[in-house]
Amino acid sequence: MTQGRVDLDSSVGLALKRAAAALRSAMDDALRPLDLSVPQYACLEQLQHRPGMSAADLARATFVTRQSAHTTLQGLEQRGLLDRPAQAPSGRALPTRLTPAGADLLARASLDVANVEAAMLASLGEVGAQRLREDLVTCTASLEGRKPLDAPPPAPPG
Amino acid sequence: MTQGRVDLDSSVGLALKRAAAALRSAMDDALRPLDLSVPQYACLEQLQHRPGMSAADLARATFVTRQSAHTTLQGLEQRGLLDRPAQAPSGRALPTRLTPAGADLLARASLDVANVEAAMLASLGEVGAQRLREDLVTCTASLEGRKPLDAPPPAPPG
DNA sequence: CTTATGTCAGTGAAACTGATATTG
DNA sequence: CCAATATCAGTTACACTGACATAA
Repeated sequence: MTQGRVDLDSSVGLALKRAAAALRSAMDDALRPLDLSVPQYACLEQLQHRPGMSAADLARATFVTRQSAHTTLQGLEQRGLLDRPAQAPSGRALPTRLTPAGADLLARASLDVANVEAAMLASLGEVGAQRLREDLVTCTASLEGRKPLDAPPPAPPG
Repeated sequence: MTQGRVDLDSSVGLALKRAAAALRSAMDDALRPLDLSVPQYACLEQLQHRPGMSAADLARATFVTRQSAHTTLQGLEQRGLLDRPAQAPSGRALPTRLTPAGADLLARASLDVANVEAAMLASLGEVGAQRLREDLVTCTASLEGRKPLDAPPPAPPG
């Protein structure tokens, strides 16, 4: 059954898919003890990075619909990890912030996730890791260039 | 709202996740006209690579459960893209092969997917692409080294 | 009226676990 | 009995689309 590989293993796409799956799985394992899913962790990370985001902001930042972001926020809010005013200060947007409990949990989660990432990159070295990151960003840009999602025009000079 | 980035964008893990998502989305788009999902395409590709695989073989090759592989195979079989004997020649394993229609559809799908991959890698060049692939394989190995899935230890002392 | 937002409801793809039958 | 396999059934996590109300 264990037959030699022919050319499937030369596919960069397959390697990318497998690496992402392995990372996802390792992150799941690392976050499970904290009872956090990867989407939840990403949500907390974004909120620490940019306190006061609304659900719609979060949706844009994580490339999901605002409905999906809303669902994630609800779960985290019920656990007391983040806080939103009952009344919008302006418009309908509810500025969201981490509670102390949320910040604390995120701190632990960030450490665990950082350890996973460090283990993933251990063999590449600092230089190799940054090169990999740049290559991945380049790939993403190339792929998205073929299929613009909302704001395709060549960027007005700010 | 558009605040400067602090350190989220230096995460290789995030870049990996985004690149994989962009690739997945582009492959979805490329395969949709052929009425193939990415898992279905992966299944056909594996079967061409290794004719005669059973559902359990396929599950191991694509890192999913037997049940998931079975579901995928069912859908492809009903469309006449692959063929399995009604009776197992030995044991219960049903050796699966592509039908001519399946091979034909796969050929077209492979072309489309190759085009997506080529677009993704266009900016990296041949050398850069292979370097990226090697880096990704290294990352995958490092991640899986931490978390063996089924047959990890070289220690079977009864 | 238009746009952005929050929220409720339903849907769908794709994985999962559990259980059962069969074969060696 | 045990191990591997196929297969049926239910479930889950996570995204999606659609629809509606509200506020600027």
